[in-house]
Amino acid sequence: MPAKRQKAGELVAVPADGSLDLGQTLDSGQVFHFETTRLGGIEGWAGCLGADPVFLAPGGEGAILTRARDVPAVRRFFQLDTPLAEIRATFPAADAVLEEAIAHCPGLRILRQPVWECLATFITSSLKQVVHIRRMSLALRRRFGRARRIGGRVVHAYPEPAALAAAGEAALRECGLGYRARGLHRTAEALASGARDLAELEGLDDAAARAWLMEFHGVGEKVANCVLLFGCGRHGAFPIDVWMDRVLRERYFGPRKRKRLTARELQRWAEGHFGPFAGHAQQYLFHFARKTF
DNA sequence: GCTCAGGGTCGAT
DNA sequence: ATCGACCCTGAG
Repeated sequence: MPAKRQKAGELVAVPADGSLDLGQTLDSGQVFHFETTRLGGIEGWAGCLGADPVFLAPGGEGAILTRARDVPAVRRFFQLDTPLAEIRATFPAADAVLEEAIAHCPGLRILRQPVWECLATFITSSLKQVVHIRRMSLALRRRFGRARRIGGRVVHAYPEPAALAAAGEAALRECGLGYRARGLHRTAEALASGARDLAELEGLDDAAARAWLMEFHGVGEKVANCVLLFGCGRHGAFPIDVWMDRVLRERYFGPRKRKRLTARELQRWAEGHFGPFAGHAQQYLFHFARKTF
């Protein structure tokens, strides 16, 4: 069945379980393609889900006010069918650090983004601050993405692989990517040519999917885990970046163990300790670390 | 102007 | 396993 579609002009309230904090979620370093804007006097965010322009605003009691052609796609984006209580119930019972982190951002959710956008963006994320990643995304979208209109404002969809492949590495560099341009261009080419297909991910378990992603140039373990978590709905994926490395070592281990633990051991420990929804725990801790360190 | 580091990855020891 | 190079940008 095709998704139910409505007139693009309507503003629809989508109820969300718990108290979703839209702004916090869109600004949590998972997604980099939304800009704050006003629509009909309402403060919110404009961007695209795939090719479709959407407007998003807080609707009270955790609901989302949205204008979108495909409202179910908005529900999928915020993973509203994954109940928050169920996720929290899987967390380790006596973890004061995690509890403290959740208290800092109880409205934070894990998104499920279009896989390609997520993969492309995290390839550009290496050694970059969130503000820089946002800027690269904007430059790429403005130059190579399709222009769409929502509420009198123009937004640019994330460019398709074919568009970036055709653009060439040098043009990507002009968007401020630096050495990341090579990885992004080669990945775009592999997908545009049909040599590789992101749909293959669906048939793989987490470990195999991670290995498959790491065959792209510019994708290591951390980026692969980000794609699994933020783009594939793989809730157990646990990306460890410099922030996570710091917060885990400092809050979960004594000074001696902290120094001896290898990155690999830390990764294993985290996946086991936080369980099947480890990725969600990761996002609370990441946000917590960014705010408090 | 200069240094420094920022959601890492890759290739070489 | 560990180590330096890698592009670019804003903050100090």
